[in-house]
Amino acid sequence: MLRIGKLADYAIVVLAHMARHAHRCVHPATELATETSIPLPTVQKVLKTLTRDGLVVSMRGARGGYALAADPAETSLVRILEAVEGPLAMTECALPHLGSCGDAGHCGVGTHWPLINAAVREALERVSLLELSKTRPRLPRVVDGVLEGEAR
Amino acid sequence: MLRIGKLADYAIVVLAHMARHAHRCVHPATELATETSIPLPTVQKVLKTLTRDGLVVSMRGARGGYALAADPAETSLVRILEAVEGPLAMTECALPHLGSCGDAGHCGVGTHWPLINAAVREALERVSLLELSKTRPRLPRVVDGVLEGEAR
DNA sequence: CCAATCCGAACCAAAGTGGTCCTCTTTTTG
DNA sequence: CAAAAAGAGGACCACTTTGGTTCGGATTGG
Repeated sequence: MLRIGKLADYAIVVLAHMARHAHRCVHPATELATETSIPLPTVQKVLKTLTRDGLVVSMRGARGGYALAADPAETSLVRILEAVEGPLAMTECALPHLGSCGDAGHCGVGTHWPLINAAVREALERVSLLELSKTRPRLPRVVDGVLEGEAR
Repeated sequence: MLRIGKLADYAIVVLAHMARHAHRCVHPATELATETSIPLPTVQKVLKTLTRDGLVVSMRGARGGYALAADPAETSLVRILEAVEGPLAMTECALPHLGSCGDAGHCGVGTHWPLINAAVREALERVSLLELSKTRPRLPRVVDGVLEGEAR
């Protein structure tokens, strides 16, 4: 359980990729698609939502593309996840819907969820995009005697 | 995001209810349904999965029912959640499927997921059923001058 | 003007979830 | 022993969510 969607995963992969190539600042979607082996339309979709949420900035027109909006060290994992999927909330009860749980006080739980959410959020907040981007790919290769850390 | 299913929520409500009435040790599903205001078939379903997972024990036949299998203080939230929904894993990558992420090492993330999972798991492990059961219902009522903490 | 890009929205198929129902077995009780 | 009271297991369906694609614009550089 607590599985996050693939889209969120893609978002992390793409963002990490961009963080690793900060020098080449602007990346067109096509490039990101080929370099991450994620189908282009999907990458486009993810990038659009990331743009709406301010995690990346976009430049339109020829030679346009996407660039990270902030320092990878300042971007937390929870920020990314909340951009793609909704806000962090384990039950509907936990969201500030006011109504929640029907009308009566049957639920009996509920009051503890905010605490649990806070704990989980804190755990996710401690991970930055920088750390995620530094992660070695799962099959590290050595090319020319140098650790190939960028998965081609 | 990270929303858990309603079934898991129901499970918590039911288990908390049972924990609060430990004296009356065996609860038929019908009783639990009326007392938690959850439709009977749903309660039955939840209890069946909880039984399969060993969180409650069942007694069949007339005067049968369900009882908690362990001390509420020893039952962690993550235990409950994993019983109803699958194992705790934020991406398919994180599960011990070996294959994962296709064949290549494109992913680039992945190695950090286990750490993240561990952090989240720890947060959920710190919450016991006992604590959940002690939670006040969200609209506490006073009946006959006594705090009605059992939501009828 | 043309080509390279992003934008927004609509759309669809597949999977997951919530919820119900039916049949069978087990156990108590009269 | 028979009937009633429970749980076990699984089939089933309606609904929502999710992953992924496609199309017709709007923008910008050369």
